[in-house]
Amino acid sequence: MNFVDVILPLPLNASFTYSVPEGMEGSLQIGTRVVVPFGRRKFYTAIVVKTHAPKPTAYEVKPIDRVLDAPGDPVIIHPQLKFWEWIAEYYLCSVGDVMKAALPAGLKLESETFVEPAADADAADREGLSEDEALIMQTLVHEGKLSVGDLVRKSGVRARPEQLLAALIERGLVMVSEKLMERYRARKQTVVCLPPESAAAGWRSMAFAKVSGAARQEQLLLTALQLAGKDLEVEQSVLLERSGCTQPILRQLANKGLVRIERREINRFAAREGMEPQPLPTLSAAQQTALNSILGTWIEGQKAVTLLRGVTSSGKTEVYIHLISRMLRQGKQALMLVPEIALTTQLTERLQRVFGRRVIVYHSKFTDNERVDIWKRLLHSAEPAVVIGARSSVFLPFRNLGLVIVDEEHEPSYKQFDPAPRYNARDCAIVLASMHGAKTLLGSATPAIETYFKAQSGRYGLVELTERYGGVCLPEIEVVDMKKYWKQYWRDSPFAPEVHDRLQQTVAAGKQAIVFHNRRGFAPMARCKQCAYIPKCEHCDVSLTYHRREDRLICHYCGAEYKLPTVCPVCKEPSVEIIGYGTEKIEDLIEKDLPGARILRMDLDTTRNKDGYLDIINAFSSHKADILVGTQMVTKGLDFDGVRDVAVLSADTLINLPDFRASERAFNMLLQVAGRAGRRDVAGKVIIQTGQPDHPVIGFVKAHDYVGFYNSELAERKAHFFPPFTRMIIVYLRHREESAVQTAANAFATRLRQYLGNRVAGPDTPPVSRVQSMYIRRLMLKIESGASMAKVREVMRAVIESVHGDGLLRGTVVHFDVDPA
DNA sequence: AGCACGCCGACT
DNA sequence: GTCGGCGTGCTC
Repeated sequence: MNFVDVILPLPLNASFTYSVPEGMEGSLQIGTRVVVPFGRRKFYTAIVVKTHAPKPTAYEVKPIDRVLDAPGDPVIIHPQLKFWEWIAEYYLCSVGDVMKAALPAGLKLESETFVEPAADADAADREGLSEDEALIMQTLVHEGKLSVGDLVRKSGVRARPEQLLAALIERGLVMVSEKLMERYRARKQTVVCLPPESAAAGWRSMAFAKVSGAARQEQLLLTALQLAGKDLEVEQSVLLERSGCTQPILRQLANKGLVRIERREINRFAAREGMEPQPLPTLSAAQQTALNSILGTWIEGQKAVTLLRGVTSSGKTEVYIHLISRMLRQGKQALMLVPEIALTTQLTERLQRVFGRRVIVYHSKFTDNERVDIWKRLLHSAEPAVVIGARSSVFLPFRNLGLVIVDEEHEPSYKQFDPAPRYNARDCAIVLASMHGAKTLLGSATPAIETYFKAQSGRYGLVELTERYGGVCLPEIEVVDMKKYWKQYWRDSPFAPEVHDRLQQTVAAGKQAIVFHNRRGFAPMARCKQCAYIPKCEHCDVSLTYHRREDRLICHYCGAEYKLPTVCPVCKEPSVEIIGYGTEKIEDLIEKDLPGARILRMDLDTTRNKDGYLDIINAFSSHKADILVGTQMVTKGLDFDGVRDVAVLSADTLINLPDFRASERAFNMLLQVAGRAGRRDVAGKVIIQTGQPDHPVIGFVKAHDYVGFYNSELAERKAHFFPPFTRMIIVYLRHREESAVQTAANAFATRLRQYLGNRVAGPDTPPVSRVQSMYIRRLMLKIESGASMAKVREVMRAVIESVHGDGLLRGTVVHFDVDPA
């Protein structure tokens, strides 16, 4: 082996070949991380994907700079690479994009450019520098060596630094060098070790003799002997704290040879204490039957994937736990995907109670270092374990995966929208499982239409749990037709009298209620009373939302903030008012309407900090508030025992979204939020406010009728040629100029139609037509199921090339969204 | 994604 | 006439 092909964490559709310096061969294999020079001066962490002998002839090869992984210990293991390649192919992105998402940042070193003044640069050479150049030289002479980033910050130059630096390098005034930044830091711990013979009485008398007269040392030794367990060691911090002694005293003990002080690397993960495992939960008859049926579909039914449709509160979790337990007993690993881990602490805790240290939690709120530790733990051991994690946990290095569970499989948050790879973790998990020869269980109360379709047509096994566990009864759902109130009330109140009265009763009865409103902020827009001017974002095509706490208008697309104008910029009248309702304002209004009621709000704005969710959930479940106001966050699998009622303030905002999945999403969300109402002892009530009480979705929600909804929606999908009867790909084109993006989109569509005919729709302008100063157009491809996606991808590549060749794509950013959620 | 090369406007 | 803006293309 003289050469290797590597992939780089960049959006490049190719691998690159490097030569292997002598002596390095032995440490390289597929999956090994290496550092390679790429481009003029950058270094990147790359992953070996192929080793070979023939020397490429078309270009010069550079040598590998160094190897990061020990021989025989690659950071990527089978079948991860195959999995990455599948994702890149299916979701039309590069393997480098996948690498970027898959590998924790702590495992990717990147070089950073450092600048310093040249040693022989004397003052005379500095004549005739531009203002910026002089500024840079001054900063460098003052500060010495700096990274380019620090240099720009400290010198305050405005222009792009590359040209400035290039000029200074040219004149021999500065030197640049590249430094690799190792971002992962192993956690170190200091432990105090006793010698093996310390257990013997003889050693002890000898030891105490050595410290006689030194009361503190004696105290410390005594504590150490008490605290050190079988392994004869104790954490330094614990020992010092318990003994009340300080480190110098400990040093003296060490100097006398009585103890050894060691600093060692520990895995953050192993450092966490496990709990005593509790027995498995007992299953009800229905749950036991479901469990047996699931196993039946896998073993006798030969299905690789099974859907468990279990109505809210039917106890899917207990079934999951039993399946995981079986898997662990077989010595295998299990992966449980959950939509948003921060929201599922209840679930995580239940798993930890049963499986103790075998539970590994993985999600994006962990620090880089923690993520690397988890990665390494899985990499180095095939011990039975269950990983519970958000979508990125499909990328972990499983050695021995036997089972994948995707909870709430219909959740749109399994789909990553930006940046690439735009993957659906549920679908990737199924592929991952099949690569491991593992089984997949999809769980949901309201399965995605595509999933239920596959189950109905026999591709997936299907098991249903239709009985609510422990006699919890279904809540009554009342639909309030808002049309009758709009004329008189809408201006003053977002609540129908029915909702107001019910909330009042609930609070008076000492029960809790959830108020669901799918709009955060204070008011969705501002408007001039005189001329109807509506403030919009400068960079995006959306009206701005007023947030009261910040007293600012905020763009929910790019985050830009603006002052609320006191006078209308168009008609100069002081008549700008804020209109509509967001969760902030709802919270306010309820406070005024129901004096004395304690209210909590849960939305993106109140859960931004690390423990935000948890604080609110804990406060509400311990009844520190009577009413929880929130966005869709409140609909997700939270079980609050005291909640009696749920109010949905506007079903219309859900139903009317311009999207073929609007009905499905509205149905799921409404049924889910309804599921929060009424626990064990109380019959709950759900009140849905809508201007379209006759909309089919509302009818099916009211009847708690998933299958009815499914059948009706499936007919719609069939009639309009939507998934699951077709596979959708949306092509997004973005450009700074509207006319350019329109031209590019037209050309793209015309040429795609030459190959794909009427499978191509558009271009059209998405509802938000401009984001961060880029104009957007999109094309929609609907490819009949069964057609070759490989062909479609090929056509796509050819068309991009052809449009590009005609110069129509210059400045246009193109990306694909396969299976949009 | 960087970073360099190469072509058109505001300065000496 | 030069400096410097960013559009275009390449990186093993």
